[in-house]
Amino acid sequence: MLSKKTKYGLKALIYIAKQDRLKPVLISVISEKENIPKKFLETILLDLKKYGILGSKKGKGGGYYLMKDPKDITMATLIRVLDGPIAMLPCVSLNYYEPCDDCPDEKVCTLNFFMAEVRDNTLNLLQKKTLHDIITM
Amino acid sequence: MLSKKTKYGLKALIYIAKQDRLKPVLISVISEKENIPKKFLETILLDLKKYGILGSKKGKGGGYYLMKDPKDITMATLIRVLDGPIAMLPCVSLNYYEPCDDCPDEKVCTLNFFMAEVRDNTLNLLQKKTLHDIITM
DNA sequence: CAATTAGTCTATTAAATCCATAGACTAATA
DNA sequence: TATTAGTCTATGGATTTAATAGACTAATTG
Repeated sequence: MLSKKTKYGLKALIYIAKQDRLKPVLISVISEKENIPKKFLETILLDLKKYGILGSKKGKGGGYYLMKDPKDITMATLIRVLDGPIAMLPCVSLNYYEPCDDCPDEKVCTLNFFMAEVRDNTLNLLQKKTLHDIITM
Repeated sequence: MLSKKTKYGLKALIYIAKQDRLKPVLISVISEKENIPKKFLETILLDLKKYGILGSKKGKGGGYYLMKDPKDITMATLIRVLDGPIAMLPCVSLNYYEPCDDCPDEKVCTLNFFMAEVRDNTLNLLQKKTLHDIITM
């Protein structure tokens, strides 16, 4: 399951993507419209900024805006940034790989192979879908 | 990501499925061969028994055994029993549905629709794969 | 029937993660 | 220079995860 942080982050991004791209969107507006605790949302958007998904402007007329065209932002990227690995096990994660301490040899592990298949299956969908696809669904 | 409980449980089931179906397998043997903390494994196997996946026999010659043919045990069932929902959000879970408190109307929620698609995509694979498929991979 | 074997049940705990909030600070605009 | 709005640090509560301990019960075998 995705964390609330991830769900909130995705909903915020979808909200921002639906607005006029030139006008920054206020944290407080997103918070209200999407029912997301404001302080929590602040840290999430900050995180998305750190990873180059969002940009921000301070002061009056400020807020958050997308750094790229929604067509160039895939769901795979967003879930990775917000939630972490897409794979079901660390030992088959492409971006967050970690060996299992209970598994002496990955090449002999039957779970390993199957979980890689699950990962590819999910990734195939998540990499195809962009923010733009979501807001026009 | 799957919990360790789930990973341990799956590995244990795979181990049991690889053995002679008529001979119960000892907790201690699985624990040793698969490097799973014995006490932790006990509770996991008990859980799998509660859900009718495993059966057990006490005393000498006892242990755990599969209640069904490995061909009739799908990965979807196992992950649900061990880990819980397969869906990424509670509001699109088929077996563990729960409404989101931040979402006033599911029919208007863009995330909802997309997440249902992800769920179907994953489920499609997990329901096709059986324990038998895994051990013969 | 008694000894041994092996699963069962109840409880507890340490650590990690998640969710959320508070408050002081900084930058931009009018 | 006042106001607006994002930034940074930090802290706390709740929940979940992973693991362990120990007493108990059931089945088998000699």
